[in-house]
Amino acid sequence: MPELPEVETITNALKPALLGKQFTNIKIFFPRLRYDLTVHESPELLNINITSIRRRARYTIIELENLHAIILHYGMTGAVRICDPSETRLKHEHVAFFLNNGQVLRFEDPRRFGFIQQTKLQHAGADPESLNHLGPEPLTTAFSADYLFDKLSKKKSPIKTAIMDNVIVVGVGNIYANEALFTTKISPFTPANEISKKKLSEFITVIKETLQKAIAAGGTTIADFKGVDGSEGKFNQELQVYGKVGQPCPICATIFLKAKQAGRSSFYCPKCQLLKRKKVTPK
DNA sequence: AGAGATACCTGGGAGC
DNA sequence: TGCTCCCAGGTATCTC
Repeated sequence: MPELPEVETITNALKPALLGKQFTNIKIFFPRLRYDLTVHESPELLNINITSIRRRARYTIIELENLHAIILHYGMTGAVRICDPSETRLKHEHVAFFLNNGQVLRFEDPRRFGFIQQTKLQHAGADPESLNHLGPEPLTTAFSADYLFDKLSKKKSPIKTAIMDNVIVVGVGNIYANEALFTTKISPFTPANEISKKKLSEFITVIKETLQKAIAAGGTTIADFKGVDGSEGKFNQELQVYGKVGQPCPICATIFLKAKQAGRSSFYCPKCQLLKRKKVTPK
C-alpha cells in the first residue's frame, strides 16, 4: 500500500527509465479504475519528450514537453514496472505505456483504487490543478510546528484523523500515523486542538524522521508494495506498533490495543499513549 | 461548517 | 476442501 515513501521510491526509479523518452502508444486493457481512463484518447501524449518525473503527495506526475501531464495514483495496491513488451501481462495490469526505446511501462492495480489522469499544466513544474487543494509536503519547512498548531487550533477531531487529512499535510497514511503517535506517546484519540505546540513540534520531527527513514529503506512492505524492479521495501522490519495488536509494548510490556477511527485501524499502547485531556468536561 | 460515514474494489485469511 | 464473511485503506462524496 503505497504511502509517501513508497511513491517517492517508485517515482525515483521511474526517472532514469522515462526521462527524455517518448510514449509511442498507450494501451488500455481495463478502462475502469477508480475513475474512467481517458489517456488513450489523447494524441498529445504521444511522441512528445518526457521532461520531468516528480512526486506530489502520493501522486507521480509525468510531465511532457508540451505541458501535458499524466498523473498516476497507486491507491492501495497500485504498482508500475518497466519491462520488455514480450513479457506476459499480469492479471491486473490495466494500462501499458509503450516507449520509443522499445520498453513498456505497465500499471498494475488488483483492487483498482488507483487512477491515471491526463491534465494540462500551467507551466513547466507546476502542480496540476486537480491537486491544488492539497496541504504542504511533510518533508518541507512549510510543515512546521507553527503551521500545524495553527491548522489544528480549531480541530476537535482526534489527532490520528487530523494528521491523515491531506488538506492539513499530505502523505501521512495510516501506517506512519500510527508509528509517529506511538513514538511520541500521543494517544490517537487526543483532540487535535488540545496538543501543545511543543508536543506538536516533537510529533512533526518524528513524522519527518520516520518518513525519511522509510524512504532510505525503499518504502514499507505490509502486503502489496513492490518497487519498479519488483523489489520489496524493508521498512516493515522496523514497525513498532502497526499491526501488532495483542503483542506487548516494547517499552512497558502492556498489550497493544486496536480501535477504529474514521474507518481506519489504530494501534496503540494504552499505557504509553494514555489519553491526556487538557480540559475535562463535566457530565 | 465540521465531522463522521460510506462507496469504491479484490485478495487473503479466519471460521465453519 | 470449499464456502462465506470480514478486513485492509486513500480519496471523493454524502449525510448529519
